[in-house]
Amino acid sequence: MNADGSTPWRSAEDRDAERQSKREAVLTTAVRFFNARGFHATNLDDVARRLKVTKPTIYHYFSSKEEILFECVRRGLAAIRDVAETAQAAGGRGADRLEALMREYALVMTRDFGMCVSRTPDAQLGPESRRKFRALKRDIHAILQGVIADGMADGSLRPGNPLLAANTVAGALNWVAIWYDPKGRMSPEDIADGMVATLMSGLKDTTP
Amino acid sequence: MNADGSTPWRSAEDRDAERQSKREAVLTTAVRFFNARGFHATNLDDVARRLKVTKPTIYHYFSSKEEILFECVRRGLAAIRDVAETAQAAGGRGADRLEALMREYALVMTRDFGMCVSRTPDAQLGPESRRKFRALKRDIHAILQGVIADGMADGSLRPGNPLLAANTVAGALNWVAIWYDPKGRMSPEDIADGMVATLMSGLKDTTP
DNA sequence: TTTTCTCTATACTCACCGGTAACAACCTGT
DNA sequence: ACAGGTTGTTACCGGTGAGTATAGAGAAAA
Repeated sequence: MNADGSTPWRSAEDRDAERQSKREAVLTTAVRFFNARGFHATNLDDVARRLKVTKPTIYHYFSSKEEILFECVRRGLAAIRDVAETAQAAGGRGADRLEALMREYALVMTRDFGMCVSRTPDAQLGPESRRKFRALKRDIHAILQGVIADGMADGSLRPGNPLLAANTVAGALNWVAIWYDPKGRMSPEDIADGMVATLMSGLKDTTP
Repeated sequence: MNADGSTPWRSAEDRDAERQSKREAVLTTAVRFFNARGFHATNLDDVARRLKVTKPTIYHYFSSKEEILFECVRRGLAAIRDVAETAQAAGGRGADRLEALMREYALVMTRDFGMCVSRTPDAQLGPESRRKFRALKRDIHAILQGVIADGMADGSLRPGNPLLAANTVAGALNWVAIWYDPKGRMSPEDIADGMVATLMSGLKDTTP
């Protein structure tokens, strides 16, 4: 028996969990390199060195460099899709759901996997992954556009072109991933709240 | 004498002009590859083949692949800076100057060199070029932020955080370079006008 | 005419990096 | 004890692509 009452032999679950946590470590290390240097400029030897292992070790957990990138963007997109679906399903008028969606979207873009989505051009992936990547982005865009269209229909949003409005919103939010600096003055919440307010109310002053 | 009354021997100016036009051809061909595939995924042999020459020929006009990229982003940034400075110097209240700036900025982002700016991360360039690249972007951002601050001060824009507002605007506009499709339904002018209206007036409906 | 300069091609070097082969150490279950 | 799976290593392969050495053709200058 061990000091803490457990055996020194790890169970199958323990080993499986350890494997998962190592996979995880590869992903979080790699995504930071990708975000800092770009996919092509990142080499797996550097990632491996940072993890204090060698390159072939990484290949025990992923079958290719691209699979690592794809898993990163998949996670980022999953996070965005979650916030989009949650907001879409929430009650209230279109404007309220849009506000919630934008706020949470902005927060995701300040985190590693979210940043990776915005910084990864489709062309960076092979044909198969690119197809999936685009499909996921289309889904999210459809939800965003749908919520905006709902708001325009229920009178809570100014009438207009929902596609263009969605692209404007997506642009402002995705760009957060480019300029956000964790060491900067603005917290993710500051950014999210301020950006939502600006996009909803506009820049122009409307006081009489 | 030639049929058109000129000599078959080209003057020094003609030869110089020809050289410039060849340099130009390299740039416009390269920038399209960069925009379509990304800098690292573009190889100069493909660019050369498209121009019906070979790679060493390109090296008679540019000293490195990076110099080509830098010249592309330099042109894009120059175009943006021009519209920013013109708008800044124009008369009128902050809101009016901001509107003009945003509209012209959006138009630049639908063109090759403008797109290249938004699609090129700093990390893609070497230390020296990166320094210049960032400095130019900072200048433009300062103008944008300044115009917004002016508008907030003169009462034409809603009071708020000029930095955050500038980032929101820049994000929406820069993102145009990612999704704009020349073969799509929306013309650059449609996009520019619609986006300016959305950003200025906001998404929320404010009719009583 | 001869020399020189500009432009272009052929044919190459060389470094980098994604990916693999082979093997060793170590658990774990039989 | 032993077989088999997992995890890691060292040492390597092979493709790719930036950049270059060299030479030749043609125009321009001397």
